[in-house]
Amino acid sequence: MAGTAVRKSEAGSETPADTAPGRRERNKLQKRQRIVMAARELFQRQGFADTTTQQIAAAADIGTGTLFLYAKSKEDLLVMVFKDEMLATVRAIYASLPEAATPAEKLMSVFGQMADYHARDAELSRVLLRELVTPSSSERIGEISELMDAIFGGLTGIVASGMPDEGGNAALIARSAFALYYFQLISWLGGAFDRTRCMHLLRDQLAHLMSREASHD
Amino acid sequence: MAGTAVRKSEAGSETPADTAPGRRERNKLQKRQRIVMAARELFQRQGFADTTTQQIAAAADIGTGTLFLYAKSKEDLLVMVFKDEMLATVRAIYASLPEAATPAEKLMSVFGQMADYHARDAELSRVLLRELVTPSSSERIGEISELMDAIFGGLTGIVASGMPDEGGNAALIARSAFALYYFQLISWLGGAFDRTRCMHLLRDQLAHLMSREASHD
DNA sequence: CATCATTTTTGACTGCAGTCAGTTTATGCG
DNA sequence: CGCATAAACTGACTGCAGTCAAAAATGATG
Repeated sequence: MAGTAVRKSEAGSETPADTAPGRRERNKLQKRQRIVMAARELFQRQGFADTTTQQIAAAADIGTGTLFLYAKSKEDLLVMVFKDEMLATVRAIYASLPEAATPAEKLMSVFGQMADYHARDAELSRVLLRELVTPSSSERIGEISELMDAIFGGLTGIVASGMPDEGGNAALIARSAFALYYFQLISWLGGAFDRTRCMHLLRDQLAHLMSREASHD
Repeated sequence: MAGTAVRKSEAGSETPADTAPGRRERNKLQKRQRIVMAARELFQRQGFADTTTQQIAAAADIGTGTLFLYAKSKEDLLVMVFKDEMLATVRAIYASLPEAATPAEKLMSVFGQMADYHARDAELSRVLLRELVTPSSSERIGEISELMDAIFGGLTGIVASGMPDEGGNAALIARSAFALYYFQLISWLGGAFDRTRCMHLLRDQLAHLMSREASHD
């Protein structure tokens, strides 16, 4: 085991100052950071299935028991690792949308970029998707909701921009649009169809969904 | 795989009894039946998590190794158990639809009854849903496709009945309708909202999806 | 500093899904 | 039959996620 030793190395010349947020809490944050970094590194390099929790614990320089104080399960670790990144990605996608475009085009742009993100690592995305579908730890439901809210918020804005007068059901349509995307994502990652096929289906479905609003004006 | 089937010649004059499908094959079927029955019994009585593969093997009166010759994984067993039942349920639902009803009403009837089915055992449905989303064994993809095709076929018929002239995108709309149902099912089983809320959302989404066809007449 | 209380860490341990080398059973053929 | 070969079966075994009783670290008090 390479994990032994070097535990209390930074004990020398301990700076007793700046304990404002409480030393305990700070250490906890550092440890969480270390865990997340170690998990990300290993998951990306070896894949989810081929990474053991022992490896992650060793890389984070903690015992296996400690690891499970910070994450409820191995899947939980994956959510910890990618939730923030996905949130940032989603926000970046929304921030860089083309101004002059129909709502349907904007939606396709958003979903296309999200698919790009998932295409980077299909295995991790598949496991992540499984967790989003049926969260194993109830504590993750909150985090997942946060992500969903961010996505829905952006989508609702896009949908509403195409129907200036009656924005009452913009949220409903946005939810529908996301449901259609989600189902195609599942079809693709689950192996039913390839990515191109799914994106084409999605485009057609969105066109139909939005057509009533478009022909409204 | 079963590709080596029916190599036994019925011209042989050995066993006097009916050896039409081959004794080996028959035994195999019996064994598969026993496994499925044992698994169903235990899953329903104890739940998925609290049932061990050892218990299932013992109940089916076979060794643990044999069990995994018939199912690739514990989740696989669940699909084996419930696929046929779900297929039959879906067909029964389609067979008993009210004649005089709008397509939207028919859709809600179908999805409502499907939800009833899942409501019977939420834990098993959740695991099953996870397998439908990302099948762990690629061999199940075919079985799942069969189920999906049955569902899509019925939905397409319902949708097409509401738009007599242009049935070209009935399949597309049916797929959209199912995607909306699927997403609400996930929201419900995943713990985001309760069942009533999800079914209401679904009704509104379907109303919007079908409204263009309805106002067509 | 000594003592105690509380929080945090730990790694040996448990239980289970899934495997595999070895065994048994079925089938083909002279 | 008897032998050979292939298929089916088996349960002891492996590896890993997750647990828990004990230990270490931290902090508080006099």
